[in-house]
Amino acid sequence: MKETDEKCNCEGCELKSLFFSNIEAYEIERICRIKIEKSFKKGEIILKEGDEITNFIYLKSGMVKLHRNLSTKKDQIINITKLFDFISLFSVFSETKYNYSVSAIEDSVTCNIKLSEIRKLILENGKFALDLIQKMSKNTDRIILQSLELKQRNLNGRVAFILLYFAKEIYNNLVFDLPVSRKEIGEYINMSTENVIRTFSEFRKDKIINIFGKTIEIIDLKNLEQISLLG
Amino acid sequence: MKETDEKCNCEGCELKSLFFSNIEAYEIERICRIKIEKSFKKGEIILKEGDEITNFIYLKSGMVKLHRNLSTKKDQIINITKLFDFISLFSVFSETKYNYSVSAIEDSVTCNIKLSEIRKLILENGKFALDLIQKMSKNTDRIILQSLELKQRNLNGRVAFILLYFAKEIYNNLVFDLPVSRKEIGEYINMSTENVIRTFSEFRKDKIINIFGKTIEIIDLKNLEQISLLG
DNA sequence: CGCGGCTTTGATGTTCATCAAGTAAAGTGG
DNA sequence: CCACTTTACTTGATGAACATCAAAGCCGCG
Repeated sequence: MKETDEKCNCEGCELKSLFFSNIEAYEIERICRIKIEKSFKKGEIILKEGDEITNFIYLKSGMVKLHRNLSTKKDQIINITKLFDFISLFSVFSETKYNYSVSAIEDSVTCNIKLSEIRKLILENGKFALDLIQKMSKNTDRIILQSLELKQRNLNGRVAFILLYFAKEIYNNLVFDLPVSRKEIGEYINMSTENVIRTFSEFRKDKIINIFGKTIEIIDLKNLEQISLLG
Repeated sequence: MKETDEKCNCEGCELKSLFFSNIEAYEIERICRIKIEKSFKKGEIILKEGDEITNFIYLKSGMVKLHRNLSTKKDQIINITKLFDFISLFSVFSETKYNYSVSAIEDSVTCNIKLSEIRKLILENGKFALDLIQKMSKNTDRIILQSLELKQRNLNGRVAFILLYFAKEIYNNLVFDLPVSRKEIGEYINMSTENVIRTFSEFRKDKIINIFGKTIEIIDLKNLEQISLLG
């Protein structure tokens, strides 16, 4: 992890319009001085279960996974998310310690602002508060709904669902590199690594997808969508 | 459903300290005039998937289930929750229509406030906004964590977990009446009705619980907790 | 270049859903 | 209040879905 703490550069930040659309210039100045940007290499842990919650964190670039430790061998992945989605999803305003970890699955940059400052902004700036509620709401919504969708599906359906999630929501492309291992996909959609691989292989035999290592190409989108719906 | 729209009685409402702790007296007056209380009999639908979201709703008394329709025969239960937990959990600030339904599983009373008024309060009253964020955060947290806990468990573990949830979180008692049918428990913890019953019977044979129809008595708490942990 | 983690396939066994069939309980209409 | 219907509950038997175990090839990395 590396801290990038140069001069104030929020004015040019691509997140400004999203996150700060309702903040006055002088407030941005203040935030800019106190915010800290941190860079993480692929694989690095951004925050760990049990860590004190002191900062409001959001993802400026890269991709991360939210996960929980189940045992020495097993992890449970809560969500895989990219650019513009907050990392500080839940817990932040209701707990004192994180009950999940966040790891970079691609080189990532986070912007960190002291929670006390965010609290101050909420207290002083109603538009900001409303904006924040909407954005956090949208994110927790997404996680809950995805979890509900996944758990009603069988193995084929779950694999199809998650491939479509990567293709449509994350990469906007029918060809993409899986950002995670087979094992991690299993931890995400709650099935064994072997069966993730087996299902991949079946889909390949059925000419639904092509597989080149981590690269996935969706050939028969209609079919995959059907499997996701019915499975 | 029956609307109770008498004189303003928010001053004496037991929710005041929870929900309105940071609202000035004159604001409570305003809310009181526009709020609508509704009563629902056990089994009645409070709101339905696809309904326009126009009100912020919270549960004044009773118990409800949040659920989604999967097919004509199958429902998926998202959460069973009681007094003081908001009904308007997610969606409210990020969607225009509900993507879940809420039904009363006991006679219930809700308090309904126009969303536009809640928005106004957020904009004008920072303390209220912060309070609201914390409360909503806590609720969505609980749902996500419970879902994660449930899905890592096998059948025995899931049944043990949910029995402990009812005993500890909902009723604060080792003896309680199940507020839902075996079928609904299955829809909640993602298993077939038959296996819910089978597991209940096993627990009874193993002298972990007693069953008298809907009434459950936890006899061997330690054992049940162990099953919930290991299962 | 060798070690450990990732990937792949096959074989085996367990867990669980589904089907079937019967009993009990709870509504419902005369 | 009683016959009737429906819904909830219960147990056993069967088979499908899935995890686990085993073994071997592969790749990246120190």
